[in-house]
Amino acid sequence: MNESDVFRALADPNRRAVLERLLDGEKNATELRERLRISQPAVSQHVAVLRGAGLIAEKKEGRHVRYSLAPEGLTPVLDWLTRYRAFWPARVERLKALLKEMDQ
Amino acid sequence: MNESDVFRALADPNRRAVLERLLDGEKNATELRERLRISQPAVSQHVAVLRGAGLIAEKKEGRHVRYSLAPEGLTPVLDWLTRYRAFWPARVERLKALLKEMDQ
DNA sequence: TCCACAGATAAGTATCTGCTTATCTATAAC
DNA sequence: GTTATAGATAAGCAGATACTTATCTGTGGA
Repeated sequence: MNESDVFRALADPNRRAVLERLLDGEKNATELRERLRISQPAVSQHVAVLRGAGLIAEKKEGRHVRYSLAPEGLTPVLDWLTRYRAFWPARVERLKALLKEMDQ
Repeated sequence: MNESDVFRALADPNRRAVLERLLDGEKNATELRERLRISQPAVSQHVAVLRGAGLIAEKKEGRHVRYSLAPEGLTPVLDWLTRYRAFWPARVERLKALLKEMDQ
């Protein structure tokens, strides 16, 4: 749940790919594995790291487990980034537009 | 300059401490080392990683080197985060206030 | 010219990471 | 029950990481 855990979790491309897949909804471990060229245990281990970092949540349904993005998981990153707001690039304009869009 | 480099660079607490120190302006390597309990070469190596990730810039002045935060360095993180905006927490409200404040 | 100092590089080492195969646990289907 | 399947765990290994001490490079000042 701390900054180091979250940044370390995000540093691995396969783990970011797992999060990416969860963007369009809940998935079980087998579905998460689809595009990744790693073994089932490797996926399971990555999922454990992501869960440990608070980035994903899981819900057991019989012998399946549904994984989903944890809404508060990115909080440490956002908090950290906020401290560096003076060094955000021109992209801030885009961000503003984004937030306006979210209002509607 | 890619996501992996940046997240990996940010995953280390000593490297985040270096960035933290740069928040209040340019520093040379010796100044960066002050609060850290690691050797001079270790600092130098961390600085190299941060530079490689595009997070800091350096400016040689005689035999000193002034390090500073690179304004565009966080772009990959902001871009990545943007894709997950639907999973940002209530903190978005804070962010909006922040941006409004930056307008003034 | 010579020395001091800022910082980088080299080399070595202990620990951490990400992966594998093999195995275990638990639920579902028959 | 027995068997198939989803997922976790164990153990082992190769490569990456973070650190150390020792050394090198280059600039500034005496």
